[in-house]
Amino acid sequence: MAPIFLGTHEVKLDSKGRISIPAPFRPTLSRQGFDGVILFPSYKVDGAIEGCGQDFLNQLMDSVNSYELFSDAQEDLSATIFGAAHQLQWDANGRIVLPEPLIATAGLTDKAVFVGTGALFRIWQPERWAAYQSARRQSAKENVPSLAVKPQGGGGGA
Amino acid sequence: MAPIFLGTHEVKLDSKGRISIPAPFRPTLSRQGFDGVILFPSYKVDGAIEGCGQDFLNQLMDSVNSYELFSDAQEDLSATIFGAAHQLQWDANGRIVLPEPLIATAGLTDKAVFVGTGALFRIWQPERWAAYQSARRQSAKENVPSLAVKPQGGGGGA
DNA sequence: TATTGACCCATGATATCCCATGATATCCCA
DNA sequence: TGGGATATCATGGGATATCATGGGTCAATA
Repeated sequence: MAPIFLGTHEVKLDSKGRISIPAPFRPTLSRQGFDGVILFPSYKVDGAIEGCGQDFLNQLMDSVNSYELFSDAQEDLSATIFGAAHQLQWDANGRIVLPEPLIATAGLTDKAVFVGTGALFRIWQPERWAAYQSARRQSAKENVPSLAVKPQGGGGGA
Repeated sequence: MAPIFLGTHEVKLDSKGRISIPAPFRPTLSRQGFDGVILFPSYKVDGAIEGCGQDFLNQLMDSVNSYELFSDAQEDLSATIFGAAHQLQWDANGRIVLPEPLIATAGLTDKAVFVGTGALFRIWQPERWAAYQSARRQSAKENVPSLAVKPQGGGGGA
């Protein structure tokens, strides 16, 4: 089953740089091998942290390897993602300490929003997320008319 | 078998923010893997909550994944839908607690109407539903295109 | 020695679970 | 076909577990 991250969860970033991984996300992550997350600056959007579990990282590896070895694209991805990624294990209370570089890229101060995006999730500074969300919603309405779910030919797989 | 939601059911939203999932809907949802629903603000009509089961969500995932990884379209969809979606498991009495953001988008106070729309269902604030319904009925009268039901060769459905 | 991160415990808020009740719909039997 | 018994369902409220969060201690590190 594909891991799915859904919903938005606002949490606090305390004085020690710790944040709670939202409880609903934790089982999904644990199931992928270890009680922790992989975080890296978002490749796609500026000012957000991308998060995932082991599975997505592996998928990303494959994806990257499918680019020509030593191509610019591969170079970009590797440097951006793998170079700046952090593997963080949460403590008994489900918290991690967010590395300073990540706090900086997201511009976090005392609050953060976890946003599920299906296969992965993002961590945002709350106002940035609000702005980004409304922009995207607008864009989706205009550019993605066929959000239609394709009727499935085959039988009803789960 | 395609999951089908039919009919309208009015239920109460109690002081704890709980509502009963109409009993007729529950078997359809359970059959899809887990005893709960997935809810998100409707992208089609304003002011309503859209609901579905695991099957529809999976189709949506596939639909989104069919776009290129990190493409704009994929971005719009995942940010818009998954970020605002909630996966909610019902309790022993078939109730869920409705998250505040959803209550707000639907403008719910103490009552809500579940309306089956086939593959999914909607949750409305009663007056809004009434207004929407009459508008729709009007529209249907004016454009009575091919509401025709195709005659089926095969045997009897339910 | 100053700083950082891992671990532990305490606490208030929240969500979850459990049980009770009244209403409605269904069924059974005369 | 009517009436009563029964099951299902929607709803209310209280007890309990989970979660998010704050703060302390200790060890490793620079």
